[in-house]
Amino acid sequence: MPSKVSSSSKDGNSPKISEATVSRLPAYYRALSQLADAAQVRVSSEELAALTGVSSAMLRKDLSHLGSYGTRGVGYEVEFLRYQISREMGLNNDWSVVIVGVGNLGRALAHYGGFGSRGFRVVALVDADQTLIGTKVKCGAEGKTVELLVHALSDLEDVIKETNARLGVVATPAESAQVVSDRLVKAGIRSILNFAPVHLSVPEGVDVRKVDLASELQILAFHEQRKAV
Amino acid sequence: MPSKVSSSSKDGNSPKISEATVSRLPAYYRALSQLADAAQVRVSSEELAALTGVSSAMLRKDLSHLGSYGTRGVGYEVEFLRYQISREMGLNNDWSVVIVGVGNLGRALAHYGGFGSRGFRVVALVDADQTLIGTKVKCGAEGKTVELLVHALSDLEDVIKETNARLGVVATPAESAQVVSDRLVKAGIRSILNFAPVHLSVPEGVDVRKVDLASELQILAFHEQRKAV
DNA sequence: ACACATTTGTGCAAAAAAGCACAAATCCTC
DNA sequence: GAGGATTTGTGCTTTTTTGCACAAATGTGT
Repeated sequence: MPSKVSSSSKDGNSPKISEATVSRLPAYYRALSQLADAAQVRVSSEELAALTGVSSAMLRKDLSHLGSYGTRGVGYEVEFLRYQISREMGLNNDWSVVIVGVGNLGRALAHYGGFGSRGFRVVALVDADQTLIGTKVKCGAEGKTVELLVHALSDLEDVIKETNARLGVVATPAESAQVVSDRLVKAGIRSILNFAPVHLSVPEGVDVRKVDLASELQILAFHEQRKAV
Repeated sequence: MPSKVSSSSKDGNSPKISEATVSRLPAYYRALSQLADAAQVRVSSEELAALTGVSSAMLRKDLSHLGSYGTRGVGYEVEFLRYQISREMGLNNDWSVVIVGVGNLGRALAHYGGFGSRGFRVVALVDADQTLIGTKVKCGAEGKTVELLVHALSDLEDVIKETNARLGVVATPAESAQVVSDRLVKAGIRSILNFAPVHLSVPEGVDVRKVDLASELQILAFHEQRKAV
């Protein structure tokens, strides 16, 4: 059994952070970034919890899984905690992202500031549409925009190899999503963000996260309907 | 205590479908729609589960909360089950959606086919940007596109009243999201889909669902980092 | 140096979700 | 019409997640 003392920078085994906790870390990270921008030095679990919409007890337990980075009676140091979370989540390395599907959504994603900043960089755009291939699309939010060439879907493997992309975004129509996914996986991508409204089946070891706009609306509608009793 | 027999069309109290189940119903609904389009008449829990990426046991338990709509030894009738889910989720009524923030994302959402179809209709676009107000934006996917005028943010309340919108989509920058949310709530909106990377605090009785692109990538990055041990 | 006010970290309890396994119900074949 | 092959619906178990409450640790003031 490994010692429990503050897991040093390169702990051999994973201390097993629960999935629920992982899903909340980004929110903590963002709130801490905001506080840092506002030059706030310290923050209590209560305050940070309020900013992120969780209970303070849950926040403390989540953070305790990363290590004991707070000071009792005082709170957490904003910059220090932010750094610890970013390190834990691997936001220090920067991650290369390939977006497949340069329709309205794909383009919006390419422009999206949250992608460009904080560790993520869109390095390649791919589409099957002949009329799009070869055109240039602006990537990144204002500040550091880059123009990227849209590559042919048939070059997907080469593009991934050349750009060293490790994260794949599927923003294609539902019909082509599975095929694209298969090719991403074959090209070595093991983490996929899927915006197409279908379930992607992938081999073990590959992670898929799904963002489904229509589903979210449907869930809202369900609850909305219940309210109107 | 209410009888447990098949909750009839207008059951007085909610049979309490768990949140986890609700979040999966849209996936079932979509898979069933696909099957229906392919003219498939029946489907087993095993098959539908495979299409949606859940276990067959979980699927059956989820569906059992809606009622006993399958036939043992046979399976489920595609059209019938699809209808039951759509009824349960209120997809028969059509829901009017107002989108606040007509940037890249807002426009992509307006175009998005999944919104226009199946019960949802974008009825209003609102933005604070003077250069956008008064311009027209195409809404809906190919087939039935509509041009919508972009209204001024200051007219938000009127627009909501006139269009009878019940669902609000926040696609503004983080800075303005909370203000917009407050105004949506004040105008009577009680279901909000939030794409801005901040937590919205809303009074009780208002539902907010958050879609956060950067968070999703960060979660993927976390797991990706762990793989590379 | 000592009591006191804070605020974290965490053991334990409760609730929610997921998984298992099988009885009950249906269809099909002979 | 009886037996066998399916497939649903569900009771029970296990796991995960959340919530509570308080001891432990720190800072403060006198």
